[in-house]
Amino acid sequence: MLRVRFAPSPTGYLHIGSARTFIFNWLFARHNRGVMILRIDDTDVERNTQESLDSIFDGLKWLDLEWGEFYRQSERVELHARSANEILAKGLAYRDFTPAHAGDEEKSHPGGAWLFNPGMRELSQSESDRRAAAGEPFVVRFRVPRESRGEVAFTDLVYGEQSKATADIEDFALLRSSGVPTYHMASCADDADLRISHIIRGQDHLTNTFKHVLIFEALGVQPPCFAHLPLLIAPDGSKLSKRKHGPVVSVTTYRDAGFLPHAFVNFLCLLGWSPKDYREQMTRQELIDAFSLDGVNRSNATVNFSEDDPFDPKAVWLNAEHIRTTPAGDLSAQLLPFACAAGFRADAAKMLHVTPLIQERIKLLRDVAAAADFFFLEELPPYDAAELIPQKGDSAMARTALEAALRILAAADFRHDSLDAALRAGAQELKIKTGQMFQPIRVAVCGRKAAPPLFETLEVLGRETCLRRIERAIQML
RNA sequence: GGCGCUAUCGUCUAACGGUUAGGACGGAGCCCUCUCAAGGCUUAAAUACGGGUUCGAUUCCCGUUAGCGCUACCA
Repeated sequence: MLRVRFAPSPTGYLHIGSARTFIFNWLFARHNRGVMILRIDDTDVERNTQESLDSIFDGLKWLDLEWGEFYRQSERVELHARSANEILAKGLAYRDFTPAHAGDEEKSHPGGAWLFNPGMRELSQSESDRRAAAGEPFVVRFRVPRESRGEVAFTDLVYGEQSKATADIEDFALLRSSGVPTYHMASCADDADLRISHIIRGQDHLTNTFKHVLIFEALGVQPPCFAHLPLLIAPDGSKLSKRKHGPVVSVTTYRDAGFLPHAFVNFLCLLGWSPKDYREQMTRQELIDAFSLDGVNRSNATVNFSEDDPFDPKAVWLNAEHIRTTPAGDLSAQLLPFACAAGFRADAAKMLHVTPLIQERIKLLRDVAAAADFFFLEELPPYDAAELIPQKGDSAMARTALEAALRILAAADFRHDSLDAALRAGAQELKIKTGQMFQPIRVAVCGRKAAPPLFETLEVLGRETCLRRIERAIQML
């Protein structure tokens, strides 16, 4: 059975790069009918926060991504410690009594890698046991087998054959002097215990993998398959960080701006992966069907945001595409909270009427605030009366057009086709172009020139509101 | 510094030795049109550099450069 995991450490909000890692794991599991496991890597007690954990759950819930099994590393420390001691007992690791940070200067010394603290590797068993029994603090370090083998190798499902000389791998820690396992130890012990078949994670772990292979072997288990993902980076080439790049790296920012979860997932998938055909907008099922590790590429992908445009234009475009293809009823329900947040007196029935008129005019759900204000507001926001004057016309023309409109709308059947016919006839009567007739009316009822098509707008607004707004507009001229 | 990974339009990407180097976003222009959108059409825009291998390199190899990652008793 294929088993994959997503193992975030709860030390920050859910990052978009992490979300993408989850998605790729999830897609791989769904495609292959495997199990998706969520494991919280919370061994670093000091840096963990509840907010961060909440943010991870919130984000995944919003993205509508589910998992089959759930674990917390902090509840499994016994397993980790037992595994570390097993490796120690086999002689594949040793106690290092060097005080913390004592070797930092030597470690950063140029000329080569730091490999181990002098004297500690060769400590005799009895000496090591004696000092440990005496209560002297120590870390447990893996004894990288530099004498017995030249290199460590594995096949990465994305990056291909990988190998590294053991002479370039330092004796890394398994257990801290506090007895708490390190990330490497905890992660591998859990991956082995949970029988993870494929580890799909960020490329920042590619070089750690050599250490992990060593740990799996020391544990006597077959290492899982590995697939590393290219990283998501900022336009300046640096890695995405909240400190430097702000809210654009947080999943909740996209939710709050009105991205559709499916659209956002779709966007993230296209960063570092391609279905290798011309498809870009894809449904979730299409993504599942198309997903394969072969389609993952090897170079980092830039999330193209900027100061004046906080969202990648392609993400926005994809969102607009998904908005357009969402059934009006569904979209309306998603739009409603944004309309209410904008202070509109919106209800489900009204929203449903408005939705088709703005559906192909908004890119983000929050755009409903700017695109549909005049449908919900009792009073139109102030606008310039000059806007009422039509192309190649003057205020007199605006006035006659609006007065005619008042007359026509007072009597008209308030439905698209009737309004269309009546207003066109009105323009013909006044001997002005339809555009010259429609623009003053549009501005009068919407408060601006850029708006949805006129007749359906009038229909949704209703006779009373239209007449009242046109009367006011005439007074402004 | 050491080690590892990467390098195609501004951005996301396709082309698994032979293409006029394709698509998408964004940009520009045109069309459609009651405005705004949407849609349609057109257009500018890329193989980092230098060597090989080959009849032929975006593609394979080497070097250079650049970027990123790891180099913690963080994950």
